[in-house]
Amino acid sequence: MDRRQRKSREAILKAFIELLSQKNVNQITVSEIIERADVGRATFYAHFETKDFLLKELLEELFCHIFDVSTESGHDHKHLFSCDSDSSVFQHLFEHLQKNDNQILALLKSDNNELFLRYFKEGLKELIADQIELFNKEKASKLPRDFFVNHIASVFVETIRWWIDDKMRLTPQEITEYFYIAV
Amino acid sequence: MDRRQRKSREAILKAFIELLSQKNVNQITVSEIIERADVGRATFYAHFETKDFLLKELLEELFCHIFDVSTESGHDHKHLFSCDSDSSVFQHLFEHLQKNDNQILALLKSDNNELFLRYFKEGLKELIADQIELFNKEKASKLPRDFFVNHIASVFVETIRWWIDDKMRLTPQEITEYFYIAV
DNA sequence: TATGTTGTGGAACATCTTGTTCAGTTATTA
DNA sequence: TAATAACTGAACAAGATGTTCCACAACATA
Repeated sequence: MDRRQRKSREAILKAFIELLSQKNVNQITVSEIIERADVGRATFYAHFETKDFLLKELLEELFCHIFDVSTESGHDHKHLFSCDSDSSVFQHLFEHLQKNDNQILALLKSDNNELFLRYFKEGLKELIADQIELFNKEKASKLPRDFFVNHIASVFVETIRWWIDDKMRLTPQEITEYFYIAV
Repeated sequence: MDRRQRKSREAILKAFIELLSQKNVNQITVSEIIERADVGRATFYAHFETKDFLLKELLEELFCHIFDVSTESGHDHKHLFSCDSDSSVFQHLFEHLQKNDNQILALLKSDNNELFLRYFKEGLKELIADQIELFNKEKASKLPRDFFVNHIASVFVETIRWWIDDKMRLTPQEITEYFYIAV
């Protein structure tokens, strides 16, 4: 990809992320985005058909990155989900969030958190579906697989929400424990 | 309230509900609403400051009604939440939803379901907070009250979501059982 | 270095949406 | 019947959207 293209694209995405962490997505105008990104109007529309497409691509890029990290080397897939392991994916994700090395924490704290949590949940479901046998077997046997996967993903996402609403006072380890008790 | 005022207000709310069940809230214009409601533009703005206020009032009206119904006469408050009772509030709510005697089902099936589920959850939390001792005591003892209330409300709301996504194939009784197993 | 291609910036534009205003009409109330 | 309140319809300014055009800068290739 042309360097100019890459620069414009990233400037737009960056500006959009900043705006998303400040105000509701509906109140963000294209004019604001291009002003902050310091990019021409025509350039914006050369990259993104509409604001909705911009959002969609942002979500994909952001969560693609997260899920890559959560399953990255050093952690063995099978290992990741074991509930008593110090390094379950879930704790890993809480830690990742706390460090805020991606910009996602700001977005989850914003008015738009719904948007990101929803998307995040969908990604999670895929991860969980492969590893479901590592969770509470009694529950699993009484519930449709589909329901149970949805349940686990929901509880995780809602735990994140609660954690953030509570100003992230708990450590990743503590909140992970709560998650495993609740789920 | 003047009959004319009441008629206009209800025509607007009705039109808005219909549109909400068809398309995303962001794509609904005031012009569409007033056309469908058959009401003048000035009338709309005499009733609602902006579209956002309209949405807010709609949510309040809708859920106020639901929570009234869910705690209505014939059901004793203490009784409502007992998990093995045939008439727990939760089953009651599932039944209510299935009958669709309020328009809420269409809204929960629409693109805007997030909106309504979120609002619903907040209302639920207040209900649950008073009755928390009726749930799994072991979990309750290990978790902050606040976390546990949020957890129950979340699981209920996400169970509704799953049920609806699954075309409501299960009976209210069955889905209520799943809910109690999961929570 | 010269050449053709591609992306960018900026302005101008038509179109749509919003929220306000106003004058004329209809319904309610006393 | 008279006064009051709400409604209609149209017109309006302000702002947002998405497109088009052109001059210019950055890139790739020879």
